[in-house]
Amino acid sequence: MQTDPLSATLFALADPTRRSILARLATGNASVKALAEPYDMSLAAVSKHLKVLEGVGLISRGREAQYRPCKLEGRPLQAVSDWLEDYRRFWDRSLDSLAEYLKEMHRPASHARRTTRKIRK
Amino acid sequence: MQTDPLSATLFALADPTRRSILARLATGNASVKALAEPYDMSLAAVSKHLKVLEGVGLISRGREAQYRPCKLEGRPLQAVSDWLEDYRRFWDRSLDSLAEYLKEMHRPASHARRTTRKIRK
DNA sequence: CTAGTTGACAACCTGTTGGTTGACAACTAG
DNA sequence: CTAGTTGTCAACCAACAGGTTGTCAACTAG
Repeated sequence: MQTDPLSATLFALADPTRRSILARLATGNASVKALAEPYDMSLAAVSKHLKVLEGVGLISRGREAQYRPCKLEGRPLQAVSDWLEDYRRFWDRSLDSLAEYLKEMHRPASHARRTTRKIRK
Repeated sequence: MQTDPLSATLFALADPTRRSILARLATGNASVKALAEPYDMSLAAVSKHLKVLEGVGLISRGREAQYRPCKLEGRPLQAVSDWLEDYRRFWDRSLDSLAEYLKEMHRPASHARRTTRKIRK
């Protein structure tokens, strides 16, 4: 496993099963058994995936009787989002021109664009 | 290597050397030799990393004499950004609690805040 | 032509992933 | 207490990632 948190987070997200688990958890907490149900895979395999996700802080776990409910923790995703921000100009049409880019760069706050919502339409 | 493009892109990004290469290319195109220079690693190893990046479309390559200049292509990053967007509410302070999120949803239309981004589907 | 530079490719090696199975711990329900 | 449910852990395995070295091709420069 990678040592730096961003690499570890991206690695955890690179597996479609793990992303699918996160998508499920986005709709609410769930037990390991419930999470494993959709997959053609042993419970132990899902348990390993959850361990990876927990290791990078993408989920946290509680205790309830014999259940270990999983909860989505989005904070590591913010680091990914922040990293991506620096490359937005390489695909975002609305930041296409150099002029606009430079205008952006001269804003006082370094994270001025962090809350820039998606310009979709 | 994963089959779906998003997994492959995230996988490519999970390696710190490859992200470092992208950072370098964000400042301008470069030859393989130039890209390899900062690393304590053979040219062949860097060439492999570039192949991974090219495979997911994060870079493109040209021909100039005996050089194969690399160019950053940001478009695959947009897919990552789009995927992340669905999870923003799990870390963004302005969309902190689900309760607040739902409260947002129940406001009369006339009070709908402009910051209600990305509630699609 | 010859020599040097750039870069890809194949073979190889080692550590890691992602899956398996089996044993077992913790807790609940009869 | 006993049986069932939930989940972890360790051992094992095949496939792959990321590095190496050596060979070779393409092109430039003397």
